[in-house]
Amino acid sequence: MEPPAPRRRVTIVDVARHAQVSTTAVSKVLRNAYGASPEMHAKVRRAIDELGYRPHAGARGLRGQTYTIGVMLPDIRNPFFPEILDGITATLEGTEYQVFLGPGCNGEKAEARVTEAMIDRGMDGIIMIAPVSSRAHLEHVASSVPTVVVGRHGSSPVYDTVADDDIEGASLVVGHLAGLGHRRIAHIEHRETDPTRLAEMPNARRADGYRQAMRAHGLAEWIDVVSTSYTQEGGYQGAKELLDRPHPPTAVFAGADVVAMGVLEAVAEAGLSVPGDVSVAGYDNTTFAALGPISLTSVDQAGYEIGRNAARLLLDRMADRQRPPVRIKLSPALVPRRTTAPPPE
Amino acid sequence: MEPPAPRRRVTIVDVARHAQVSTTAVSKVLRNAYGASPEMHAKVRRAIDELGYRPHAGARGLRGQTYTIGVMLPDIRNPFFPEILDGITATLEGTEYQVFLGPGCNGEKAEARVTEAMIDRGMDGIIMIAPVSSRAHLEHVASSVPTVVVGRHGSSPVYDTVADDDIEGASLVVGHLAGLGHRRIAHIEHRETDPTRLAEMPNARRADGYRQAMRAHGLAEWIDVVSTSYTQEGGYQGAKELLDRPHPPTAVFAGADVVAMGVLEAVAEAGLSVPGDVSVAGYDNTTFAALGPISLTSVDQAGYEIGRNAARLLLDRMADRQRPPVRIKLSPALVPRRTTAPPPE
DNA sequence: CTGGTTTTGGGTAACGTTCCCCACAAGGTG
DNA sequence: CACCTTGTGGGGAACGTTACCCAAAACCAG
Repeated sequence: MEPPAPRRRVTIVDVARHAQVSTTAVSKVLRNAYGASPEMHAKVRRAIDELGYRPHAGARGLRGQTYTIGVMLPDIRNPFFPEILDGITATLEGTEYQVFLGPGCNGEKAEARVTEAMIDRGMDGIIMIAPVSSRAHLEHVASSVPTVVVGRHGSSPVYDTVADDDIEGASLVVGHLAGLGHRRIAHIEHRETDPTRLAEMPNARRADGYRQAMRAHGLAEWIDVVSTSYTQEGGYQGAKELLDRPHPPTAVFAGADVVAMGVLEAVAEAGLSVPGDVSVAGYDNTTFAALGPISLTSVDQAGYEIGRNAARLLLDRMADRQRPPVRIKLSPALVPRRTTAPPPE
Repeated sequence: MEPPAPRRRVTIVDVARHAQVSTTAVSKVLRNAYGASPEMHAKVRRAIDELGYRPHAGARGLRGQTYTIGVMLPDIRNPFFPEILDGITATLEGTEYQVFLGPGCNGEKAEARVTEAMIDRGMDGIIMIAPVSSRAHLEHVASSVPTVVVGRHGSSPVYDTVADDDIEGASLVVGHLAGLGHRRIAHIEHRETDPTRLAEMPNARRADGYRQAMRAHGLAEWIDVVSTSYTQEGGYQGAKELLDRPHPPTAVFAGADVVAMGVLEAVAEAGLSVPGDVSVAGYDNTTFAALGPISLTSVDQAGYEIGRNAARLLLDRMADRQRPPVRIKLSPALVPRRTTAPPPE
């Protein structure tokens, strides 16, 4: 290996010279643009291969596109996101676009930083996954680059959205538990105060869906919601609070799988068994819900489909920025496992 | 919101005009370059704020840097990587660099695609996490942009490396199990045939470490290695094979936590208990190893430290591309939990 | 064969920065 | 007071690509 590595990159000019044509011609071939004959195509492609030329994305961005798509994800740890990413990358596989992930790190400030960085780098499109940012910021981003928002329920005239129907998901869980004979079904939600988020964030919708479904099953009097956070610790605290009640619930619907993990811990600590004494259900059908020793009943969000649709919408919008915004809502499915069973007695 | 959003981006020229100075001056302030007085700084900064100017990274890249660092990660699902990423982002937090993640999707071709894409976009530095690519490709990347390779043991004159001592990790596990009184300690490894990878990949080193440690504890005659893959399925198959032996092992050291999950499943299926009949240990100390119902004994790789060091090395190398390559090796730590105990009788 | 349309190829000016110089002024030295 | 430094500011040419236009050639109908 040559330590200094000072050799200049092959440019479009080198290709043009080598193929004995103009740079314009090469550019046309690269972009499959109108005005290049089949012979021209062949000649240029050969030169490109011979020289090992690769277009410089930064330079392209100065005039045209960068062929780069940014995906903002708020939390790399969330085991639900990889599914979405697979759907996105699979859809973009055949295209010339390259995906890069921007770590949002769960905060409005961090999210703003990555999205701005994406815009600064001239990315052609942005997919934001479950953003916590304000509506205003989402619209700011969307007004400077084609944007698709995933996992937020509010719609906007400037961006497309793809989301799972959380109301329906919550209803599936409540229906499943009620069907097993449970009446005292409690819910642990992620505390939310901001009014927009109360309307748009999935966690808020799940809590709403829980309440609606309880009423629909004639269980309105047993509605019992504890507000903590979507973390293992939050689940642990929430479950402790519930188990301390004079009449503790026989089933707990945790708003997310991590929360359910905390619940399992608290239940075991109280000397109770799952599902013998308490049934537990989660949400997201993450990888560890499927693990043998855990085997958690959960709700599957069809992450792959979400990703596929998001990528599809983004490609469409990049092709036509004026078209009216589209909202796609997908249906979740219940995955019953061994943490739910009929109540005791 | 304005649907067409045709407003032009604020450029350095706008800032220069607004501050009544030259574009060169603005550029100097932006880069903290020599030749700008404190007053100049103040004047320009004010203009930048007033206009809300943000430099266009693509354009910067044409002449200087893009202030972008690419992190290639082969598998977003691996719950060990977020730790490393946290270390990287924390270190880069204060700098002007922005991190973007490129999904490698576990394959030489996919890895080559992302790394090329990073180079095409003029990224200033690349961190490759546990790459499966050939040594030649790693050196190709490193020779065109400052590179740090994480989790590969071979060293090269063109890139820096950060890795955990897998030999030591394996030795910790064997020592722990032998200390509990086990003799029949088996190991499940990831099958590897390529000679370079046999020498460089962490999985191969763990198997080596296992053999060395067994010999060191005078247990050479009990060495028993099954080759499958680092997946849950691989662990399941490997464990089935081990349990079918005339004298099945009393302890299984799985090369990764996911593998251990498969082992737990197979053990339960065989009607045996953990750790009563069989002790199980994993590697990586992933999030689910810590989950209450699983509580898997594992080896912690200090992922955060790995990330911090990788980012630090990259910054140093970007500052001086000629400096001799550095190799950092970190020490893992054993985390005993409830899946390991003394053998039966 | 004429006058038009279509196809094909290229010249050139951007795009938004930074880098390499040069010019000038202010201060220090003999 | 001539002569160097040193500090400060700017002019202009890159960087690699694409968009916009125009010219020449080829085709076609009347």
